[in-house]
Amino acid sequence: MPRMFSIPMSRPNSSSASPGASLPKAYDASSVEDEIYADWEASGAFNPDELPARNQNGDPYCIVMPPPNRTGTLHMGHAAMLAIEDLLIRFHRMRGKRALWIPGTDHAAIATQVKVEQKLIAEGMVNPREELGREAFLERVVDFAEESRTTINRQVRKMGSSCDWSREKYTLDHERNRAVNEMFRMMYEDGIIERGYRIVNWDPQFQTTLSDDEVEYREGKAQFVTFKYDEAFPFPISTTRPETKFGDTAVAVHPDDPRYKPYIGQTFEPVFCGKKITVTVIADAAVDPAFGTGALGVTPAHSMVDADMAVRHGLQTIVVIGKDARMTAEAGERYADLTIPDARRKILAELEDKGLIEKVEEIPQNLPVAQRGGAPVEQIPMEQWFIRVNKPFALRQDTLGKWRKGEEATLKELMRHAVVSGQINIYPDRFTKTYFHWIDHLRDWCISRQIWFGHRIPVWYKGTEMAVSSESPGRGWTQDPDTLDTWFSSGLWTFSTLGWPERTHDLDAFHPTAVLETGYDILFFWVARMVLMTTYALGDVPFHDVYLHGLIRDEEGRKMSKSLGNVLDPLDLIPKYGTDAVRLSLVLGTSPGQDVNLSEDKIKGFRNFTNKLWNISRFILMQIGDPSIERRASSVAERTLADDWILTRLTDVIVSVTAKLEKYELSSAGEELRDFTWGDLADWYLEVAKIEGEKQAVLTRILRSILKLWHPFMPFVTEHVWKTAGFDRSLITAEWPEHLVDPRAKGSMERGTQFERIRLVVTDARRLRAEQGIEAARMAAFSISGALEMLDLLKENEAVLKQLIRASDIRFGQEADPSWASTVSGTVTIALNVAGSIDVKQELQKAKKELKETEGYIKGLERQLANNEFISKAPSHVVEGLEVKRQEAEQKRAALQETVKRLS
RNA sequence: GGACGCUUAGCUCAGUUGGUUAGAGCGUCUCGUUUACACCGAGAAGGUCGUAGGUUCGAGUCCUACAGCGUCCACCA
Repeated sequence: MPRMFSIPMSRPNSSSASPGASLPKAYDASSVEDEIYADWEASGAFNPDELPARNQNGDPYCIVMPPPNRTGTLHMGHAAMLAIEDLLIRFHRMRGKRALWIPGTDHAAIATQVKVEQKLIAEGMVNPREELGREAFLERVVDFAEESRTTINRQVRKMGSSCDWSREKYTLDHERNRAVNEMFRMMYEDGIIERGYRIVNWDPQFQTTLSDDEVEYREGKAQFVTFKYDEAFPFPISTTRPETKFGDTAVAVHPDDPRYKPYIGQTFEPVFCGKKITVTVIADAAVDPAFGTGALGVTPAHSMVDADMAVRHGLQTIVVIGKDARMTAEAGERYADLTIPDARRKILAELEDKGLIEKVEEIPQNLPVAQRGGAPVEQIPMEQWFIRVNKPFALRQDTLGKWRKGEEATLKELMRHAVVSGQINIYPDRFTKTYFHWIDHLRDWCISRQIWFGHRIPVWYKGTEMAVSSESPGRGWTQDPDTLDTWFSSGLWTFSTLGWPERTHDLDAFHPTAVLETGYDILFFWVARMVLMTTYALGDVPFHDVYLHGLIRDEEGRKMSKSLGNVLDPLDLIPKYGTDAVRLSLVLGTSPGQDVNLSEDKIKGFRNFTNKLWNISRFILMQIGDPSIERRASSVAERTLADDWILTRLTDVIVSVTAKLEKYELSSAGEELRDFTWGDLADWYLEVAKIEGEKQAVLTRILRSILKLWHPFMPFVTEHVWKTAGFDRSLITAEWPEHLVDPRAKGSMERGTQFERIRLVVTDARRLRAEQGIEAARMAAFSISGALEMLDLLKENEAVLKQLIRASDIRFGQEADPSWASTVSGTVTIALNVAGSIDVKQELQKAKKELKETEGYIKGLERQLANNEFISKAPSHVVEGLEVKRQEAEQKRAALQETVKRLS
């Protein structure tokens, strides 16, 4: 056989016996993972400044880790995030990029404060904030956050994350605080941060404002009451919130509604439950005449919709619900201080008594509740800080290649353009639409919070004076007591972690970052806000790609929750199945933006694969580790058909997997690798290798390549094998095998195809055996007849063929004995000696049936090939492909006809 | 109310620009311990691709309508 090209030999380090021989049969992940991680970390591979020269000269590649909240521990969603980001980082590091993955944690303001409060209450305090005071309380929160950080970082390490710990950041550390203050100052100076008295979402439970995104809607039922303010009022109105009616300053009707036309413009002063109110009847097109009575009481203080109407019609605003979710003095003496439910009950009773209620219906309603805590959210006007998204401001620098420094734009325009222009690509693409939709509906962002844990608003007051500064401007100044929405500091994350507002080396090198990988559930909260902050402050995008993974659910697709008891914890699973298996289960069989149904069985399956790879490696190491074999192989460097086949396949897999990883087709890449490793390599090539022997050169090459290809997916087992084998350096910084893709040696591919044909014969022969009940242990006699070319090929590879089909003897070119069982395989007929136990009738029936199917198939192909429209319109390769299929089918038909003739 | 997604084998899901007998893993069934692996191997069964139309030489793939499930947004007071 011709020698295609030589393969460099790799020698194991140790000159002693095979490194594979002493390895345990089953891979024990937990006994090696921690040590491997420590070695990586110590080697400097996580730090771009300590990478090999090849990487130092490469292009920068940076991912900033979405900082887990310091609220306790990590969950499967974090595990998925880490698995995917580590995969990307390792892939690009191996490809020679200057790879940097920055770890960090998020103070998570309200979430963390609430967690600590709950903890203190559980420990016996009644009102921890009151009892401890701001400073002492904050100390407790800081302690808790510090503990969380330790736990989280340990878990991040457990996942095998190759992030640069020397660059670890915290959203609330000193440097990040500087960035936050600087950003606040800039935006304030540009007039896009401003203080204003507006309706905000108020969480009465935690006594703080919320952004629109922190309000959820819970489905429920509401009492829809149709009533009159008092006897004298000319017509009834409808509401689900009677207690807010003290704050009504208008009644709105549709301009074209004939029922109310006469009243438009009139002002009434009804006495509503003891409180005189003043309402003017206004016409507004926003009113649906078909809903309720077609007239609604306008409460500008407690409804954003009504507030908009109030602006249009110049209405007065009267606050009747206070921060404590109780009625204010504006509700009149009898109602002031009542809770909302109490007030509502009392009003309904009073209206009922007076006969003012026309009807009460139950209607479905979505109740606004706080995302955290679940308390009903009240809309109350207050003095707060806002980021104005629709206000034009003069840009501080050239921006996004569209605006010049000094030109005006709004934040919304910047956010939109970053994605419209393709400077940011979102995977999967459909979320692009969601993103635009969100931006188009975006309102000013309320950024001040009345909680204690967070970045203090850098604003100081003295009398009526106000100053924006991180430090006190002097004696007599007091700082704004509020803190900033946690997403304000998160929005700066890609560049604050790189040193901004300093113009650092890292910022120059690594920004914009390569990709932002996170769950789709925080597209608005976070991703969009990063785009806002970055385009504003740097005039550039924060990242080029956004990869959104799905939410991790249980095997029935339900959300994981403690109350359902269906929570899978990475920290339980890792000791049980190994980190690599957990990682694979979060990457393979998933698709971006699509929720992942995870089960322990799925992880078990990947644990099995980890073990399979381990044993493949063990087998190969045993082969290549034997010095005597190596000597023989050096002198006989010829390649068999199987060698050409597996090397061709390997080349294809390298090219394809690389392309897929570049396109973020992570799952597909992994599945292709698995099929190659388990299917082609283990089930076929290694079996052939056992028969043909003397393969250490090819085996070494394959092992090195698949370890590299698998490394980003399953870093631990691959690194462990790599080191056990004594291969050079460490796998984490090894070169990605793309350099192995040499120009395909001519003939190599055809020889690979020839092996495929042998493989088909083997499969068909095995099926024949199984159908006839000839168990594998029994050697059996075969005869193979048919196309000469194929017979020659099979004859040349008789030894392999015999082993694979467990044949005691194969007679070539002889027509099948009528007493033997037979099957048609491509262009040959395989017959098997079943020692006379053949059921001729049944065999004949089977052959006839198959013949009929084949004839039907051919007929279909012929019809298609006779179709002029098909011939003229279909591309030639499709037509040619069909032609080939027809020829093959015709050969099969001939063989089947032969069989039928023989049997009848 | 609006938008988006999903609907393919018993289960979980792939299926790239439409190309001709529809794939994987798990599960099921049969056989098997041949020293890499029983966390394994060999083989098998199993699908009118949600429904109805349409475009096309050709549709799981494109278009329209409908149905079921899910998610996000809006918030008719």
